[in-house]
Amino acid sequence: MKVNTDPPKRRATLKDIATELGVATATVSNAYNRPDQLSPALRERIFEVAARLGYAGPDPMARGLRRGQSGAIGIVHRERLSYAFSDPAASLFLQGIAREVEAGGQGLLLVSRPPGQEPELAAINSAAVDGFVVHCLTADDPLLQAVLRRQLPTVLVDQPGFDDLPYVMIDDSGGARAAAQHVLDLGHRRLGVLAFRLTPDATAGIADRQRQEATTNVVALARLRGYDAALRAVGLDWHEHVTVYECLEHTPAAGRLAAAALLAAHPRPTALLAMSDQLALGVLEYAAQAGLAVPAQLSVVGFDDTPAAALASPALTTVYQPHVDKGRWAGRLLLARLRGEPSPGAVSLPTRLVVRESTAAVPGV
Amino acid sequence: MKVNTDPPKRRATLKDIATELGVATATVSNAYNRPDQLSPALRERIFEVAARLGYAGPDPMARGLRRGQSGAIGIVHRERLSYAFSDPAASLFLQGIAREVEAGGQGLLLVSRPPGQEPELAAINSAAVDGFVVHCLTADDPLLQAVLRRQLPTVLVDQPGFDDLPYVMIDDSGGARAAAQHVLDLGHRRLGVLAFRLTPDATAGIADRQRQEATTNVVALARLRGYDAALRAVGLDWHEHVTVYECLEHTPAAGRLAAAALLAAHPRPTALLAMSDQLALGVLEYAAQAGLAVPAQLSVVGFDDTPAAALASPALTTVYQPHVDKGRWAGRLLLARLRGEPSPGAVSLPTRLVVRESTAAVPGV
DNA sequence: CGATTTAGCTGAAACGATTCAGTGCGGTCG
DNA sequence: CGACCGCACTGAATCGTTTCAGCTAAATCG
Repeated sequence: MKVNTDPPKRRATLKDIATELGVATATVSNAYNRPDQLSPALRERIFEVAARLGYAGPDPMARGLRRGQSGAIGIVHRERLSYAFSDPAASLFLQGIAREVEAGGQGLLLVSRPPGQEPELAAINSAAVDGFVVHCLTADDPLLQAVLRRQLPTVLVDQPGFDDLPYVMIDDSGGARAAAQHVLDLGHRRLGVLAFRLTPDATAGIADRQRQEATTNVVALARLRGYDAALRAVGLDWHEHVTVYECLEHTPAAGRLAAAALLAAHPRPTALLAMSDQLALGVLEYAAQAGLAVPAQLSVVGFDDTPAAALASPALTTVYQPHVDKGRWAGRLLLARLRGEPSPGAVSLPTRLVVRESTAAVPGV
Repeated sequence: MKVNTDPPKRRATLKDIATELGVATATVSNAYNRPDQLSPALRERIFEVAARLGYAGPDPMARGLRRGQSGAIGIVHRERLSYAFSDPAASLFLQGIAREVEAGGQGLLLVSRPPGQEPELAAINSAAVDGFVVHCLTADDPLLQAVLRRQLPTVLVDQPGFDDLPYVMIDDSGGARAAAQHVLDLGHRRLGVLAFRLTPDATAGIADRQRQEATTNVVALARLRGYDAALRAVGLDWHEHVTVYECLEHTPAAGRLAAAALLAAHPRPTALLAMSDQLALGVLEYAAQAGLAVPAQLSVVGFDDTPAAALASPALTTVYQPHVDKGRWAGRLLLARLRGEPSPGAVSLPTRLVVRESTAAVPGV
């Protein structure tokens, strides 16, 4: 199929077609947008000329400007762009959003976070979208601030209400509590926690009491509280029994580092609770390499229940969270706002402990 | 941080700020785009008023219209939108693109393929992007046609030159040949192939000679040729020794179906060559459930070398292809075009057979 | 000191479409 | 037969920016 080559200079516009046919641009526009407003015959001729001139339909930008909408929804998160495809949990979440969004024919714009000074400004301010789904972890995150400034319909993820925006969350503290309770039930008393960054300006390492209390990351906070609740339930003091290591990245590599640090302590923790499977997998890697048998000598619990958790050896005990559903709800909430339909202002989804092979009774109990 | 609430009606524009300050809109525009064109003092005042009015910077759409660019690149592929996040090979590929694109601060627009009549038209024509990366499998694909009509810089993936567009491919036939040769070397003589759809209008099932010859899917074709080359090399006739099953989907479920059909034949194939790991994993599932020992009774070879291949049991013998690099090159080629920099017109990446545990000598040889 | 440059700002024309209030006009209704 | 209606189409305003060719006044030069 030849696509046309006649006017090598400028791209054809509505007006070109209009003048070519001696009709008004409004009519040509109608041919594309309101077929019922003109005679089928003329419409046919318009398309014919359009094809001949290599006109691919109304320019998205011009149409968007005039109509005030763009047909895409924006996804904003703290991590690098490629993280969307490399992190299993993020992928599942996005898959959920995609499912909802594709039905409406909207596109999904992943906004990037270039390394510059004010990264958020550039990319977020210039994203041509009808609304945002924001995944970030503190209310004062500049990313979130930039999104709010756009004053577009927005859905928050993993972060409770702010500026009365709708949001989707999971039962972080419940899941964490279940995880901790599980290892406590197995007799463990010295615990290590592999935590996310507790504040935006985190550095990797053991987080002391003061640091823990400074936590602004709402997800990390909820999970720490959940773990703590389980300790309290059996009358144990948090700071006496658990050490927290703050991880910067969200990868097995970071998990290995954390494991090394946590397991170097005396007395050594007998159970490690990770805030993500990626971190927990790193623990498994470290244990294997350090000759520590899991679960005989060390119990490990993850969070997320990503596919890799079940495939790991030993299979990882972890906390399931409905990533895909979380994405679907985020998509649904946003689409509902865009369409002006009523929708819940908040959705909270359950978590569930999945016991596999990486946890066992503490030796000698 | 309060974001402003004064004018609940309309969103502030450049002009609002301009009149508020008694300056020209051009000056306000310059404040954002050409800081050197006005005094720092005035610039400061402009930002101040902007903040007060809740102005988040120039409207992306208007700016895009005027400037003729949008700051995003579009990804088009044949599958559903969510496939980008659910298929491991696709994810890796997109991860590669993302890596390249994020550095430039561009966004990534995944264009969806709504279920309607002329799906491509709607979404592709209205995507506000500066260029496209297209992953499709036949030159006459309406998707590709629609993209071409847009006359934007475009990079093709897995599909060789068309309309002299730059493209990125892998050595499909070489990889396939290596896979087939591997099982032939092991003594296998009855082979089954789990192929992608050979033409757009495919139906699942055994593909007879005529159907095979009708193949328009360039990737499938190259791989079939590669398998064939290995057969020829040892003097075997293709149609006599191999059965091809055409799979519609790209999932383990489809692989199970295909395995069931191929293994029902008499004499039964002793080796199955799948065009993707997802399909091969389906074969493994089927074999396990049917009580067929792999590799003792059946050898299986995949394609892609996705992470799951190494984790499967038995670990899957497969053909490695550099998904991430493929994505990076696609991104690089497109960005180069957008910037008017010189770049290769075509990139072809190598494949490599990875022998694991799912292949073994044919019983009795 | 007059001529020339420069900084800082203005006015208005695009950019490519959509939309809304008409305008003729052939046909229908009572 | 006149009033009325709906069809098919037109004109012009508008969406929010960017950009380019000035323009003015102050600064610089010889």
